[in-house]
Amino acid sequence: MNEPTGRRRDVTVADVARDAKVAKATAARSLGGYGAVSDDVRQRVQAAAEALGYHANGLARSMNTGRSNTIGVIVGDIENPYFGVAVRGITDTAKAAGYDVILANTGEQLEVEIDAARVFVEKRVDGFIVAPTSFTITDHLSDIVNSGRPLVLLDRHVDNLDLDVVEVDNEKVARAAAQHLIDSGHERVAFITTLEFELSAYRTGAELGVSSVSARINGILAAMTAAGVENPERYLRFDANSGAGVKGVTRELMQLDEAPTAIIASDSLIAMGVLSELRQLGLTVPDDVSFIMFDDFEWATLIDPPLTVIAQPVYEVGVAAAKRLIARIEGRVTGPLLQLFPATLVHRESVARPRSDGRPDA
Amino acid sequence: MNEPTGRRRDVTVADVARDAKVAKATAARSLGGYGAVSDDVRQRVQAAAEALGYHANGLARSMNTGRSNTIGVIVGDIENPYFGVAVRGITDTAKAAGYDVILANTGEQLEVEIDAARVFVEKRVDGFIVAPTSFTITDHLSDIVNSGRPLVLLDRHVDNLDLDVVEVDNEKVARAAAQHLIDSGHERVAFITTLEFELSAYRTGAELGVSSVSARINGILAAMTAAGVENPERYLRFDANSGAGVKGVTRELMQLDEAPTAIIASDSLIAMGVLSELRQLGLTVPDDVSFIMFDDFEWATLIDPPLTVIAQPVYEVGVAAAKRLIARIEGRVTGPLLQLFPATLVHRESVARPRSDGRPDA
DNA sequence: TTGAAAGCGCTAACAA
DNA sequence: TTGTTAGCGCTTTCAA
Repeated sequence: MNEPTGRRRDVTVADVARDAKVAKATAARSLGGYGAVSDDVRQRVQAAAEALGYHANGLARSMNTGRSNTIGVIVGDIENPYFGVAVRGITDTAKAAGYDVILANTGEQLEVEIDAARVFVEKRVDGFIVAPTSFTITDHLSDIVNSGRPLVLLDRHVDNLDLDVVEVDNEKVARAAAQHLIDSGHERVAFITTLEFELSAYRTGAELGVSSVSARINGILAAMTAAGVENPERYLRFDANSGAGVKGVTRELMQLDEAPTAIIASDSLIAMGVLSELRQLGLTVPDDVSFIMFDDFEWATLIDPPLTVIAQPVYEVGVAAAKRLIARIEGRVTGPLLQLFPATLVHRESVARPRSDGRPDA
Repeated sequence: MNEPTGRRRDVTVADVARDAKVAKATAARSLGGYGAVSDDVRQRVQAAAEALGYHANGLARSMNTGRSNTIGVIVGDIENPYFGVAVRGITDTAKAAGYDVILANTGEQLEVEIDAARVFVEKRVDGFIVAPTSFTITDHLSDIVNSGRPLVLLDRHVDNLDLDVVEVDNEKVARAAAQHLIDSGHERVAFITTLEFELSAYRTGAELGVSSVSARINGILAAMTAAGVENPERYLRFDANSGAGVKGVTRELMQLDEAPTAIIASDSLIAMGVLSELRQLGLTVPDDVSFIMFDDFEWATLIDPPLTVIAQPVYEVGVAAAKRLIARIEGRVTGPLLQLFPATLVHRESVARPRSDGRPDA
């Protein structure tokens, strides 16, 4: 069995109507659950539909109603547990409200994101949730808005576009993390991220790159500067592409004459790479380097030492984005809104005083 | 700017045709990239389309062509990095072949899976990749097949349906893992999974539950039985729902009079819960309990001790499933095929001889 | 190469 | 409550 018998012609309302001996519109009303239908007809239609194996054609339906009951979600990388959890929050919420979710994975590549946006517009999704790859290049996002579809930004906002945003207060928590390191005696604090960022932006006061990253950097630099540290940006590292890249960057940093005494990793994937490489280099956390990572997953408590982390309410962010979008689709809200979720610095054991801060080790 | 100006009527081929002063069909041919069009016309159409901000309506197109260029993927839980990676493999491959991916997350709930299948059929996806929740309840999968759409099973096969399957040789590697434990002197080996499984099945020789889990259990029990261990199934634990469930099960197991001396966790999420709870109980790996987990992520090498794991070629499995499906959609293959990928037992340091196996500890 | 017209499967508007 | 008639926006005949 099951040799695909060549896509047989789909059973349509017309077929059902014929067998049930009613007009097409009547069968359609019954099948689609709209309009009024007598019990008698409903049953005959039901029977005929089942006998024929009728399945509604969602495309045709959407074409008429102008709605697809579908939400398009565009994220950087579902392989990153951060997005995995966020997407889970979105799909759970969407499903509960009767929406399906189309997901596109961009690998943090702008062109893929642009493509996905176009495809989703062509598929006539009812709304978008996007974690944009770029802070400044947003024409495709404008296209979405111009197509009349609501768009909610997840985890990152963009320049010049006044949109709903659901994100975490990265700057505040990054500043807190840096402050914690400063309080522990660190002055050379590194930050490693996969994403791009134009360092010149910091100097000019502009924001270039992905906003969540910018915010983190701003928070860290603000704390360092306030503490009187000079040139704190010399320990910033961008573009650390997965795996090998992260390790190379870590090695490079630690081989500096004035190597950092503390590292902040921008996500859990990066953290794993950094920690692996530190171990490879024979360096111990926190004796040789202190360490803080963005995101909190259970393994962070299992490793030695348990990691001091920045816990983000990821699932909740996903839920909030979906709720907001659906409210928008259904016309229940107006005016763009920023929802800023707090993140928490969770103190564990990967931060200690640096070796060489002039105080006795013990 | 960007106050959604109420979904303005979409620009259609008719609009473009009018502005370009050609017939609708001509504009459509140009815009759709089919049929023959003169350069002159192409340019006029192009210009008009851009001026108007034309976006093709994918629904209308699909209705005519009968193809949607979309693959429906239904998985148990994208929050589980296993599926995250597999989905990445699928989307990468699909995109390269010009297909979009619609993802549905079932939370391992059969009803959600059935629903997702129906919705995707209604959306007229060109084909399906499903990691089925149930081994025996497969009517919805039959529906898919009967609708004439190709279906490739991922990670798990099902009863009675002759379909393409891409999975890992779970039984073989599970047997190897159990054998390794046996060789290290273990006789009381526990296995913990989130999924359901009917234990009676083992006795009757039938297979009840998700196939990948069945295979693992069969492998483990086969090895244990061959080694002369009696009643090995008494250490099997199912239905360990995320978080609390896993911890409860772990605690229950370790408080047994004859507690297991080794534990195999069915995935990385479970492993984290088990390890947390073991630590909570003051138990050390591998001194008090040996431990093996399915799946290999970098944190497994970072914790103390580094985990002995079963590494699966997850990304490759996703790629193979997508390739197979696309070949099927495009009619390039016939006859169902089972692709079995090998998994590898990676020896690290979480397995040791049990405390009380009669030999001296050191 | 272009145009006119028909039709994909459904919903919506209007009558009966 | 039911039927008839138009479309939705596109592709696809079939002619010109």
